[in-house]
Amino acid sequence: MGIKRKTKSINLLLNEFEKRSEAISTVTLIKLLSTEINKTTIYRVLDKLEDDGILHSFIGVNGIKWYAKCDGCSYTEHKDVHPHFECLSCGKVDCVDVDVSIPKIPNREVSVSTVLIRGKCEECIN
Amino acid sequence: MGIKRKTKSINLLLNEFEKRSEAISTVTLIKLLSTEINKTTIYRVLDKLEDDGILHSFIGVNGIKWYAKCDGCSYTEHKDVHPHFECLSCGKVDCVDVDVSIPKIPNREVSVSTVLIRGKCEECIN
DNA sequence: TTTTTAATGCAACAAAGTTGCAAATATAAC
DNA sequence: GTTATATTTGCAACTTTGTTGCATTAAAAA
Repeated sequence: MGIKRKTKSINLLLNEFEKRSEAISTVTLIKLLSTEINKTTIYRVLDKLEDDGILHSFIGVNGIKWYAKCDGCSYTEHKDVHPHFECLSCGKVDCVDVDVSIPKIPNREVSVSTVLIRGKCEECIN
Repeated sequence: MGIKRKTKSINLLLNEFEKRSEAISTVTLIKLLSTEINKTTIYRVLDKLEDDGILHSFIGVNGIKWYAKCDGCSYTEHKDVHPHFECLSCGKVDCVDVDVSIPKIPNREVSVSTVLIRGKCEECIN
């Protein structure tokens, strides 16, 4: 269990995820909140929120970390197995609720797989 | 067309990819070759080799860049659409030749997708 | 051999993320 | 409400990955 006390930093961060349904990158969160929270704290709180199954993270195309709200995860079980979609036009990233089945690979044991899809989102498609 | 002259740096780098079939991270290449090639040159050569369709790159779990030999790509057409497999035990990363079909997503236009699978490789499965 | 232009090395920089430690502040105990 | 305890925070300094500008070196063309 990561978080033990409800602090201002935690509330501010959670609030950002309440405001929108999309994923948010650490870089964006630091830009948004740097006047109110130190970046070290931002990294630490995000880490704990992920531990607690409140957020999940993934690496974007350019290697930076993104976080999004978990839906139905807990401290013991992470079931964020959905792909993420990164819009090449507006940069928006979100979770997509489709099933991508990873085929059996001979002589290998698969435990996790991450799928990052890129293209145009609803708003940018026209 | 990226590369225009055959130099020592290019040969040394290509040689590393000839030696093994696995993917190699930039970090590893810098460690391996830093006595012979400057890291700036390593980054620049890798970039050009990718442009020319000789290598392809992808981002690993921890956000660092990996390169692997392309099979059948050219300057004009990159067909490296296979997933990559990262072994959680030994850290080895390679290309896997399986087809992962990304389902149609309503109101979105998919252009590229990257699949990173993690688990245990052939050698580490026991 | 000379000329042209690509490729390299170096140093300095930039961005993302981490660490150690002292100070602050939630919560539990009284 | 106060005090004690332990978590959380901020700060500064650092690490790691990757980039930029520019002068120098070295392929390959003339």
